[in-house]
Amino acid sequence: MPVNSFENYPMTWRPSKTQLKSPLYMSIANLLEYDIVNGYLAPNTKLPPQRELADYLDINLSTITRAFKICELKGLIYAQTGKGTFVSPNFGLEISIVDSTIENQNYIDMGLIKPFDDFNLVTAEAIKKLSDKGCLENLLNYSYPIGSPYHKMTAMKWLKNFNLSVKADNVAITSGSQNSVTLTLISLFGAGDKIAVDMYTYPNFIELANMLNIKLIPIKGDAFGMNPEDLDVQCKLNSIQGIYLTPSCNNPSAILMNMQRKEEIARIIKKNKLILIEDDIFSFIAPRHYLPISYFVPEQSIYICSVSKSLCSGIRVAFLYFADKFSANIIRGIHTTTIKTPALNVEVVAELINTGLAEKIVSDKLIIAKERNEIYKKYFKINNENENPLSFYRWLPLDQKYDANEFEKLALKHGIRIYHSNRFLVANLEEKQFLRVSLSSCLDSNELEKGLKILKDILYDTTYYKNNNSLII
Amino acid sequence: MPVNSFENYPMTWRPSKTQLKSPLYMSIANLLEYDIVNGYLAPNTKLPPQRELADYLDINLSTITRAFKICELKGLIYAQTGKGTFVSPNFGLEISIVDSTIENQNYIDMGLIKPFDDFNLVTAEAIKKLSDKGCLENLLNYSYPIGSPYHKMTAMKWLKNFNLSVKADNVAITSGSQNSVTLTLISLFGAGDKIAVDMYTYPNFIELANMLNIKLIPIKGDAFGMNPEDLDVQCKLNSIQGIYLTPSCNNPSAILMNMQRKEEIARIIKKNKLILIEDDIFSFIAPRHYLPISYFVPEQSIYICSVSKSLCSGIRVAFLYFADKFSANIIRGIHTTTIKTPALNVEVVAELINTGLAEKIVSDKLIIAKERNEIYKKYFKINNENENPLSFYRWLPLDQKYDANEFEKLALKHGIRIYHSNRFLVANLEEKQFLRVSLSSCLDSNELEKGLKILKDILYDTTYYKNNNSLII
DNA sequence: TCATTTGTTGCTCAACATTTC
DNA sequence: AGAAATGTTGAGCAACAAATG
Repeated sequence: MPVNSFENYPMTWRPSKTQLKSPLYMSIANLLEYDIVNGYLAPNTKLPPQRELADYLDINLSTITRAFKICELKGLIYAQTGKGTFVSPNFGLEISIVDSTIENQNYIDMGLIKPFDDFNLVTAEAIKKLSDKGCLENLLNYSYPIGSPYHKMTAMKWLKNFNLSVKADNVAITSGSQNSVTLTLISLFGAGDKIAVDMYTYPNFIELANMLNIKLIPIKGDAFGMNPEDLDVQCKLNSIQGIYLTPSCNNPSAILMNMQRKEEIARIIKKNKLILIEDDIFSFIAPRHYLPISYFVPEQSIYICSVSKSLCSGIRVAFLYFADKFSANIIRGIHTTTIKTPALNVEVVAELINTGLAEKIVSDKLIIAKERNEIYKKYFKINNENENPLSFYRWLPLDQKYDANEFEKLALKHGIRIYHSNRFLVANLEEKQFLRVSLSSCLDSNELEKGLKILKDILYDTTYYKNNNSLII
Repeated sequence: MPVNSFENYPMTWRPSKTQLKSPLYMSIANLLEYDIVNGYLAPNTKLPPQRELADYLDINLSTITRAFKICELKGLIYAQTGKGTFVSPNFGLEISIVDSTIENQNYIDMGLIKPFDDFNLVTAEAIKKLSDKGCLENLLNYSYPIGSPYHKMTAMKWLKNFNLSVKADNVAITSGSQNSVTLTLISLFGAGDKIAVDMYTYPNFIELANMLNIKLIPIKGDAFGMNPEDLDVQCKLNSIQGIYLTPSCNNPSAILMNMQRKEEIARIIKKNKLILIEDDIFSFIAPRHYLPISYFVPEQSIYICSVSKSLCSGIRVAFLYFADKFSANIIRGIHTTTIKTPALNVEVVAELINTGLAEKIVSDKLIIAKERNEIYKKYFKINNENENPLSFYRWLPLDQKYDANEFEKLALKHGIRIYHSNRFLVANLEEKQFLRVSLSSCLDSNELEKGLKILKDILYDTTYYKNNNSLII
């Protein structure tokens, strides 16, 4: 029998005792998952303390712990010793950001980060030129699963632009950055492992970690990006195995990490023997002389440089640097996730890079990025001077607390798609709210201007939400 | 103190007590992994009973169980209640079968299954035609991550050839069959889950499962393929969640599962609520009227049809059918592993399929496959009448017991690459040994004939191995 | 500063199931 | 058929660690 009577005791979550089956821990985990997924438990709800639940259900404390652990690794809840256990902030939202609504788009897209798709014409041209050259049949077999000598050479050349000089033995061709991250996590991590990330993190990475039951440890940040002291502290507390960083232009905060901070972070990485996963998809909008973090910890790093944002998104090619000691595992991971990246696609990218077209695309994109940012600054000021001035999106602080879901819906109703910061939260330790405003997915500058105007009205013209009680919280 | 003295007691594995650190279970798992990976414990070695080890180390039985579980999920060992725990049979061999030795190839390849790469000329032609048509830029963006309407339609058309009629809502385009299996396992299974497989299974699947810590349960087979009774028995014992099958031409056993066996297996799948992963990469060499197993259990199936063997290996495209209830998870898995399959590549495949070139490639390949099999039959007879007569490889029973590693080395020394059945073993419950003899990777029929001659000599001319003491075991 | 609240972790225990003889 | 050997599983216990006030 329970020690206390819980009949009139308030509990935010009260699993039905009659529904409990053996095994108990599994049964509890399933009930909790059901209630979160179906919205009976709102994001950020504090769950009862484990001891209280154990007492209420008249079972051992560690049985609750085990049940909670299952849900935590799925990303449904997060727990903090001394504080309690909470429902994850982003579960109500469809976390992954994917373009499934291409048809009948009747809004201005400031949600997705499309990388100025007009430039795909240049890539299309390159394909045509290639196919006129002939010899395509040699690109259509199983040979060179991690990249032909020519393709690796091209990768090395491209990486050198971003100040990473590597040997051919440490380079592989992969199918874009998402595939790179997937194979890295599968190859070098296991379920239950922990990876440090920014408080606000790229949702596709969060979702991948959730699917693989890898626990993300959010690290506090400041104006310069991830805070090295907090990283060090969390490493001591948590036995963290890896760290995921996007230093050239953090997604979503747009912070460009300066060299001093990069070195500090590298020092902590070294000290704690972390595996660094450096996703440098925005390397091309960083200052030319900036060095990647991997430069400082080459022997414990995976560096990923996708061409999706810089050159062409749909071609699905990335270059991956791996430290010597990861070689066997990474090669096995490539083999296991994709067998190989189609050499046809790599050849297209190589054509762009080796003819100089790639440099041209990049410099032209930078000009447009600058223009779009000028437009943005006509409506909002840039919040943090450390943000990348050429970022394809901006990180707009909100003055009031909104219900994330309601806000996005309201914006869509008024013709703009935009993402609230909750989508990027690993755990809700941050009080501040933001919007990520994409500048690169609109058809043109006029549309962007129209969208920004609507956004400003929604934020500052009170008539927009006065009839919406649940919007502001 | 231990209850018994172990000083003079024989134990196949004796972890050093002084090296044990806390946590004990982790420490023990690491020691065991080290000794297996470094060859101190040979494949198939029987480990001491868990109770004995616990007694020896003076710790609790379940601590050993936990340590063993970690290694078992990595595929290093396998355990059987009542019998004992054994080192996995295939760990000494480089399990994944990958073409990394393309340079300086000075042997006849009867190892890999290359799908008659000369036909890549047809695909190359199709690419040229496509690029002349123009409009490629629309294939180079983030749109339609699971496949455009046209590409899905093409997928449905192709699947219909193999008697699977599906709705557009249940089809996705993926990046080849390995990618399909990866995303399926990530989306629908978790670490510790169990999947039933044939006793001899495609090594890439074994390796993937090992990396994801999914446990494979080998099911006994007979001349017709997987045995339904044993499947049912194992399901009852093991709480198995899924099953992986390649019924049109099992890899490596070449068995073509007949319709009766398919229906029996389907019945067991239904009864035990398994998720069926049907990898039908060889559907095009099955009889025209054969139905896939998924036809009988459409509501709990994932059906994968890659074009790598039928049309072109390096283009990396597969079509995937998923049951309604898996829809959200599978779409999320596609997004999480690759974002999307490059539409350029899908367009190439669609061009082949919709112009009729695909049918032509397939029928031409069947003719060559038949020829190659005729040649094979000049040297060896086909062992099992249920094997697919058009298989790209044959499954040759060995009369003697060889050391797998030594045999492959000897063959290579004499100019042929060939794979021993141990590479395909999940657990060594089978006494019989085989060779998988690829017929499709040689340059031409002459080379194949040369290779088969060498193989026959190695097997029956004793001078080939009389000086090799460790070859026969 | 210290006690209280709350989550974490590794190990032990006991009941159970299968295989073998 | 039944006993012994062997692996499996869920739950409980206790020491520990962080956050809070």
